[in-house]
Amino acid sequence: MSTPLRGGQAREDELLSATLDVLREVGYSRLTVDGVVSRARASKATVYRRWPSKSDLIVAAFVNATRDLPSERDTGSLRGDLIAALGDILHELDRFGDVMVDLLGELGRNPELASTIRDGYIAMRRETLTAAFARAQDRGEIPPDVDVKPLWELAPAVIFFRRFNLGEPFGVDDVREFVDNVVLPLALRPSAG
Amino acid sequence: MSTPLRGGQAREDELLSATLDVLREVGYSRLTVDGVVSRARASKATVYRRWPSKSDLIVAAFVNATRDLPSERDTGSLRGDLIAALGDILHELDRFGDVMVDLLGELGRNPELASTIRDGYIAMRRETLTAAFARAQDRGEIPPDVDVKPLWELAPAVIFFRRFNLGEPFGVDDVREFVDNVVLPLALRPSAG
Amino acid sequence: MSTPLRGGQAREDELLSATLDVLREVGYSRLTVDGVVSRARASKATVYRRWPSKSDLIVAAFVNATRDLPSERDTGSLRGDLIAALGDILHELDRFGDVMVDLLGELGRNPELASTIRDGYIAMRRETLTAAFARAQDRGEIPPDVDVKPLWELAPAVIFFRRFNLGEPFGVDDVREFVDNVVLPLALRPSAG
Amino acid sequence: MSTPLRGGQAREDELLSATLDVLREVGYSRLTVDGVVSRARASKATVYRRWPSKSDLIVAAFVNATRDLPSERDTGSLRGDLIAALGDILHELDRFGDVMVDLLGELGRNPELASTIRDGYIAMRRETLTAAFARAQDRGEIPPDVDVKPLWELAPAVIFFRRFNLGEPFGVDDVREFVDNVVLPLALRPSAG
DNA sequence: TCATAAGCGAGACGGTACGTCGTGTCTTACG
DNA sequence: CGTAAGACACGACGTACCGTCTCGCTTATGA
Repeated sequence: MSTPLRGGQAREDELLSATLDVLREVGYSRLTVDGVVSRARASKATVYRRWPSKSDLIVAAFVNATRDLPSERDTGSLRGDLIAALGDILHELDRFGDVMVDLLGELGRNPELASTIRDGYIAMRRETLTAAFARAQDRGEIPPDVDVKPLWELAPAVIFFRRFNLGEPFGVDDVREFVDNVVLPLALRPSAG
Repeated sequence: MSTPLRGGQAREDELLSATLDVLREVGYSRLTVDGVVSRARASKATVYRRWPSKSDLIVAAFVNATRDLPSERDTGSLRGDLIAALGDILHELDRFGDVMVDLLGELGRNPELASTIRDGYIAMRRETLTAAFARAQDRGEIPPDVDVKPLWELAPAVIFFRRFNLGEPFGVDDVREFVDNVVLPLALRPSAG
Repeated sequence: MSTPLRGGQAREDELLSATLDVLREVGYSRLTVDGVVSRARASKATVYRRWPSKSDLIVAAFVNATRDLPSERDTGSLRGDLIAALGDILHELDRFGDVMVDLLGELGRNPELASTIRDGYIAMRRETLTAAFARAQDRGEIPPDVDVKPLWELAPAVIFFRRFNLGEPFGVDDVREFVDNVVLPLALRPSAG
Repeated sequence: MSTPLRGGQAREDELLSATLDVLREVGYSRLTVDGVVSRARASKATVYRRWPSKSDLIVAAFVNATRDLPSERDTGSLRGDLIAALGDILHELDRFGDVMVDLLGELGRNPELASTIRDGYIAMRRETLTAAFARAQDRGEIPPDVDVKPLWELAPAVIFFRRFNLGEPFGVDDVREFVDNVVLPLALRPSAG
């Protein structure tokens, strides 16, 4: 496979892709810029011209990889929407979970990085989920007096917690069960609070 | 098992305490072994004799600090127990949250570390919370047909998610609100699933 | 053989010169690589990239310093040549004697180092002295049947012995006396052995 | 072989003997006190109670080993005395040469050590040789107007120089040749200076 | 017969230097 | 001009050694 476009955007993608590869192979803490550079047959200057630090590079690789993910799923029912959106999240955690959890520690120390991640990937996922709740309320599926705002984060929080804090698998069946036993009962109950 | 380190145990505590101090002052990534060593007026050999690497040292400091935390709170009501236990967690996150979230990334790559953390701190917190639910069910506060097993993780997961993924504060008021609007309704609802 | 270290050659000289400075200031055993590095405003990697160990660095500094020393002295007489050459040696011992005597112990354990020193500095000094004897014999100053081969080492051996084994000073006057009373009588005596 | 006398002088000899063993095995620079201690199944305190530093220990080992060496050889002729005494030196260099040459570097930095070595081993050897010249002059073997003072060091200096500076062997035949071609001609020549 | 002390083995300790490795900056030469 | 190659300053890591220290154990006496 030749590389007809070495400069510009194509090179950038190669670099980020190499970064992601290394990231998945050795993990965040054992990734070195030299390792990325040598895998991409690049020069350190080429990397540092684009991203001022190692963590910027890693973030860029993450952002680049999560930029074009499936969003807006309208299946017609809240349950369908939730299961679809949470299934997407599950799939993304399979691919990027280890990177995400490594980045998490950085977020507290690097506000700029935090904004990037939170305004990017996380906001996107929140949007998808809150939109599903909003549509359900518009459709009358959810009582109008139920406060749907805090509901979107329940499933993501538990998925993340189970997977990374507890180290237990959390699959599509678990998603379905959680939606049916926790999220929907809270969304549909007659009187809130 | 004899104790050749009889006087050494005290030194160990000093070292871990110094580690924790430095950890809180400069954060996980900026902590240096030299910094710990100089604060404890110790020698690097003294540290490396006990913990083979910097991350082992940090883990030990974390484990040591979370070993003797308040547990078993019996306030007489599920609501009181939950709020007390979650308040403890909030307080622990204030003190060790940054370390915990940094450690999280390591868990996936270091199974031994994962066991240590999960069988230690996390299991302890789960115990406290599941015991609260069990007592409530024994008392008849919760209907006997409700499956309380998955309930304990809801609040910790959301606390963790809010604080580290979303970067939003989560205080005692939020705990109370979450318990009242999410946990208790799920625990007390007449018919489960 | 290309020279990827083109600018590096100058750096190399700076490093060796700094090494020699430190060597003369604090002595062989108290020299530290960090000391050299900090004096040269260099990095340890810069030193270790070139010389794999501290002793290699010191040897290189010594070899570099003794590479371009005055040689070929032709004063017209054997006595003059000898006094000039031995005076050079005296001067070199003043500058590098401590390093040389420290190196001496290493020579027995490090054959490569031994070759370097012996084929370098020592061979150079032997050349100068044996050439002086050869010229004297060519001029007829020394009887043709005298074996001049073993004569060159007499004065250096005694100078070295006096200075380092006995710890007594050995100056230009002593050189003159030694040449007049020992070397020249042996060289000029009518019948050898 | 049992160790009936563990304390006192016997232990001291064991320690010095272990030191000498290690010294001959790994050389001065690679000798460690821990190595000596572990070979002698001793404790560091036991060593440091007797000798305040590593170099003191090594010097003591050397001094202990060279304490009882053959001295005063009176063969009846200067030639015989010289060859006998120089043969002793050759033998001692075979056994302790590497240690001596390593110590040489220390002498310049450690005046106390220098006195010990110079007033001990070296003075002893000088005594033996100058005594041989004195006896020869008393016997009339050497003309009374010859200054024998500087003659004693010629052979030791050359032996040392050849062996350590040049790295060439110097055996009994070389001693004989040197005595016959250099020392005796200088001692016996009719008019000095 | 016992206790009190002195020497000992074992090895932890503070300190210092070593040699390695990673980051981010910079220079050189090539295309 | 952007790039590959890689030298460079900085600084942390983990190791090794020195000389000091503390701990029990053993032995060798003195009561």
